[in-house]
Amino acid sequence: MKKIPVVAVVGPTASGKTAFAVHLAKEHNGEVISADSMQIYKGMDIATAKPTTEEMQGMPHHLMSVVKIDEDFSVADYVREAKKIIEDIHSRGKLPIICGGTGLYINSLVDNIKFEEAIGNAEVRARIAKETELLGGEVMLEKLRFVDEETARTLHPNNTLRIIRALEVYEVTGVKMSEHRIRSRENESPYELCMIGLTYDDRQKLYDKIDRRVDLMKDEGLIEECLEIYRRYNLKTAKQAIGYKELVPYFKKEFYS
RNA sequence: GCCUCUGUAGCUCAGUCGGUAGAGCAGGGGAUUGAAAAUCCCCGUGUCAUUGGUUCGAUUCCGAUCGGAGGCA
Repeated sequence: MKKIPVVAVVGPTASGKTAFAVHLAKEHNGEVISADSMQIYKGMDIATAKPTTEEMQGMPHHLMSVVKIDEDFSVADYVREAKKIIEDIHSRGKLPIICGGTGLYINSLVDNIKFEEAIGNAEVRARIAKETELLGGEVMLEKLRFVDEETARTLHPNNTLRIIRALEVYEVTGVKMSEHRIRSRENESPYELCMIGLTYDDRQKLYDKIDRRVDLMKDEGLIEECLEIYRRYNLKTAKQAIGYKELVPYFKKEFYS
């Protein structure tokens, strides 16, 4: 099978990924696919530093602002959607350019990790989570050791999120997490990948740039955007974004004093 | 001008009834397959504002000086 050529642009915040991806798109007849767990959401524009229309310079951008802010979104969803888009771009004779800062999304996509359907169950998870609260991570990890020794070995008792997930997977599917991991890598990647990593030789310069970016965000209405989200939604995923979560204590003080 | 409070890690602050100090956040390193900007593990020597005094010993008590905040005129 002929592999699909794909470019991935990665790098730290404010390293110039967006501008570089747009440049590549123009030069090589490409379209950009965002790989960012927060830019995927609608309405979080300032804090996530979404590119403006000007910055996009007419180049198409996919998987940006496509999920409602109160919806859940996961790697599995990302990979499924991104695969479709890559195929579409390629079929139109153009070059797919993945650009973003969410490493897990990019790795899972380009390594062609297979995410099976119905591997989770919200009710089961909630029940196990409650049990964990009662019994503690130590006990739950011990339980996991019984059914999936290999996964248990890699987890610390305090990492209850992962312990719960591993127990949930086993209960719902009857198959160990470690087994799922092996299965997920069975298929070879259909992509011919060129990964470009941007770096900054002087970290301090990068930090200064980020500071300046945040000041700009404030002028553009960062606080107002965050306040809106803080007030209106009870969010699982979106509320974890940098910027939003840091401002929560500030809002609380404002409201209760 | 007088009075009060305050000056401790990059930031916000704890603490030492006198034996040279520790949390959170930030930062660094690492783990991580369905919440990943998340979750988790490891990493803390800093003239304890400056300067005199008391003391075996002061960041801790006392005085002065210099910053900062507030109050009264």
